[in-house]
Amino acid sequence: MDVENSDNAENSALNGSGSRDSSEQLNGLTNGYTEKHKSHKSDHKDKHRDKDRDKHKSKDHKSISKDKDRYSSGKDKERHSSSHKSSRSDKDRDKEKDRDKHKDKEKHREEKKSSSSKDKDHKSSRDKDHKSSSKDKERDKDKEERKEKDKDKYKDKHNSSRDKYRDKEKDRDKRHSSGKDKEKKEKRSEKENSGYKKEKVEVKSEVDSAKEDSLDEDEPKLVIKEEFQSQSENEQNASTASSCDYSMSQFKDEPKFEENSCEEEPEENSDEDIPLASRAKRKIVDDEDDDVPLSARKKIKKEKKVKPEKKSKKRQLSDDEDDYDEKPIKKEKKKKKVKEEPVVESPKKGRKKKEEEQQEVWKWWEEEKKDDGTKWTFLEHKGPVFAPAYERIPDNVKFYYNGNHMRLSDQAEEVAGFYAKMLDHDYTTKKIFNDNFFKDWRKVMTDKEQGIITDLKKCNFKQMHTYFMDQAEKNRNRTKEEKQALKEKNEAIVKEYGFCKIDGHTEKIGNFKIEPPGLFRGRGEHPKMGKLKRRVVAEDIIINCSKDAKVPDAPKGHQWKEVRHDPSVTWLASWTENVQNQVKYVMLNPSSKLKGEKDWQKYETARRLHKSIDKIRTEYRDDWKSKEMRIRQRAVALYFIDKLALRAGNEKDEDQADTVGCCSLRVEHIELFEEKDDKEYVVVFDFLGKDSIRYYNEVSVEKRVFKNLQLFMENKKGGDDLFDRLNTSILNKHLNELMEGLTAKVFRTYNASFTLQQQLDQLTNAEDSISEKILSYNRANRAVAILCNHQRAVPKGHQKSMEKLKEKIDAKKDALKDAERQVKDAQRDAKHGSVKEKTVYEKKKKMLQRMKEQLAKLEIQETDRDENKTIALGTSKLNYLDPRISVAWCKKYDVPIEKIYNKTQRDKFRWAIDMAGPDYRF
DNA sequence: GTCCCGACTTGAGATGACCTAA
DNA sequence: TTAGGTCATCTCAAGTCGGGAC
Repeated sequence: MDVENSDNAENSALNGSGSRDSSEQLNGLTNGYTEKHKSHKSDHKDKHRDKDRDKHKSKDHKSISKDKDRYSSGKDKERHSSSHKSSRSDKDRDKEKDRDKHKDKEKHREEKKSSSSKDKDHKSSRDKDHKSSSKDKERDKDKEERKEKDKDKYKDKHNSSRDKYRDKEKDRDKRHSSGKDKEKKEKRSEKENSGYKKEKVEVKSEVDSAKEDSLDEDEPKLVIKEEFQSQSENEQNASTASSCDYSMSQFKDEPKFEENSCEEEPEENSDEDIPLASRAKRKIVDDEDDDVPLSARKKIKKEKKVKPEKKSKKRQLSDDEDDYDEKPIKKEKKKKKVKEEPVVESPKKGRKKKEEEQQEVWKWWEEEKKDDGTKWTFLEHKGPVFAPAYERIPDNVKFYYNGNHMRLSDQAEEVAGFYAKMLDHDYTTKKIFNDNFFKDWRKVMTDKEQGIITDLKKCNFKQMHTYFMDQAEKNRNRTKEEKQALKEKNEAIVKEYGFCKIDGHTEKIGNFKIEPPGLFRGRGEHPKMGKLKRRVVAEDIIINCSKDAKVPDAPKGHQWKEVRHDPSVTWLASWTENVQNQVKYVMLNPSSKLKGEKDWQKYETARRLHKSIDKIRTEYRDDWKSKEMRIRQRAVALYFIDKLALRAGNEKDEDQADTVGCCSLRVEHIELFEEKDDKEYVVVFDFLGKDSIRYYNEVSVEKRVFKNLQLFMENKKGGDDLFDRLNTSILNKHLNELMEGLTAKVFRTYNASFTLQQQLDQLTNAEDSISEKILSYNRANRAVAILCNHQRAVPKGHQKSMEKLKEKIDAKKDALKDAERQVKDAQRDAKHGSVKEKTVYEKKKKMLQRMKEQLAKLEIQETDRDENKTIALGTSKLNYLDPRISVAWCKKYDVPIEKIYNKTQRDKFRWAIDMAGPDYRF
């Protein structure tokens, strides 16, 4: 089977299920591709956003689309047998991509050059954008151009992978519709088939000139009025664009979209259906000014906020179990790599095993739960461990300023050391990082040093850097004895500080070590990257323990900031870090009762959602036709959260990286295409999500969603909120009304776990070998990781290791051919030969069989590794997948649990391993 | 209703222990 | 025995969400 066919087979496997299932979910995601992104948010956000996009393409654009094509494999066996061939084709594709990448880089460099001068002049934030329409236009134009270029590049690279999902997407969307809609859709499709083009023209005109909406007959007529003047409008009379109030008219017999109607239509609940922002503004600015988008409110909030220097407190088993736990952690690494041979136990392993056995197992899940809000009754611990005091570097390691040696003061040297250590890191090439570092570094300098060191460019940290690298190298090359001594020392620390006593049990603490001082490594284009994270001392620490516990001793000569006895929280110690003013906590290990219980509860909530999901989906689909704009927005946002597993998207402060989630999407983050690559009603998402990881996806949505989006975008600028009448708290409040405990986050958990269940059902073949089953599991896991957009950078040396593996496979194939010849000869000899010759024949046959198995394993390994190169499986495995699904799967298909979960993971999911049987269903 | 903040979960990257092949 | 590679573990940034003050 060639690659193409294989992919098709996989696709069809995905589409094989019934109503709206995980396959649909997956298809929605895999339709496009997402891309890792290290963004820039600098002076001019918009420009940088564009630049970043370029950057992605050139720097990080990986073969994730290929992975997406593959992850959903229906029949792995076929793939295994053809993996060799496939990987060749893949390599070719990779080569092509590399060539493209190179071109992109060149292009990007040019673009960057031309835009850099402009960037300097643009210190404006989003708020400023509203004020300057001309700048806006200029920027938008600029952006559009670049966007177009970007798109083309993406298109070139990823069309093939997207194409494969195009059909599936259509199918899914059809299936996504509830029965009623389906019928209508079918009827409509008949019409559409006859006059598709015409229909599309009509759609456009509906929006532009308030013509009749031919969508559905039962849809209320929507009148969009300019009921209010948006803030931007108020601020810029020059601009012709105006934000509108999209209040709804009464239902009429014929559904209609009326836009920009001049007619003022009094609404009974007009206040309900006003952008949230406007309500705030009305109160604060002008009682008469009725409707302002949320963004306006945000602006007011920001203006109101007097931010002293920095003050962005941001939001801010069964019986098998014991057997499973017998395998020491490290030994599993290799086992995970599809290794089936029994592992011979080393003495070290034996020791570890003993240790594991000694570990207390608290079966808290068999106890009755407390519901009084208290997390514990008794809590005792030894307090956190502080970072070691600073030790000066040797005198022969010199720092130079402007070519002259300078002996720095202790503090200045320590901070200089933080920078020197990072000299070969990307961070030090970033202006914001350097500026922040230099500013904070100067703060710790003596007056004299401040007088001399005035320019970072004149600082020479090279000797310091070399010194630190040498130290690191030395540490790596420690002798066995040194390593052992260090290990014992660390173990002693863990023994003393790494455990706490809680309600009669000893539990592991997660992070008992206080974060050492250093330079803040904000991700993406964090405006505070490079700032000094100062050393935390006892005087910063709040200790939490029970009243009847022994209060931990503060380090000699120090005292705790506070000792608290608060059983309503789970933390043992906390402090406020100085860079973002966020509270940091010392908490328990994931294997603890407190964490496990929460985890269990999380999956139970997701399972409850499974029971209500049909109702919820029907409801939000109905809400797409609501006469209230706020409800429509809520419904469309919920659809995205459900279908695409988007995060909720809280608002963020200006002093954080500019990333968004569903509710905080801006108009500039989506593009609408009535038709794109043979798909109808395509929404292209392109934004930076959590950790500044890029989310790019081309999704075909239902027509009504598409129409609503057009409506939401009407008369808005790129920087305006797409859902201007929605925020996470409104959404979650609504969700909680639909189901107790339901929040946006639950959809991610639900869809991830449901997808895993579905994929495992589809991909697992009871007859497969363990290796093949594990590959199937990884593929199911991978499907979820793609759904959740969990990406990683391609591991260093991935290509090299793939090449090596390839060589191994080739060598094995040659050996196999040779062995086959030998078997043939031996067979011929055995036919008329003696017993001895027959034995030889049997031996050779066995050897051949073994070699075939080895080859298969290698090929599976190759496939698995390559498919995984840009996808991080860990996050979904640890946070989104109900572990009971995996446990049940292992039990059902006789796969040892340690092939799926390593020791740490088994500890974390002990409750699941204990309680789930082979028949557990999510 | 808004804003702010505390408490917690989620997430990618860095580090280093350990395994395997040479 | 060692170099190289893999993966578990650690680290800490960055999210979500609920609740309280105003």
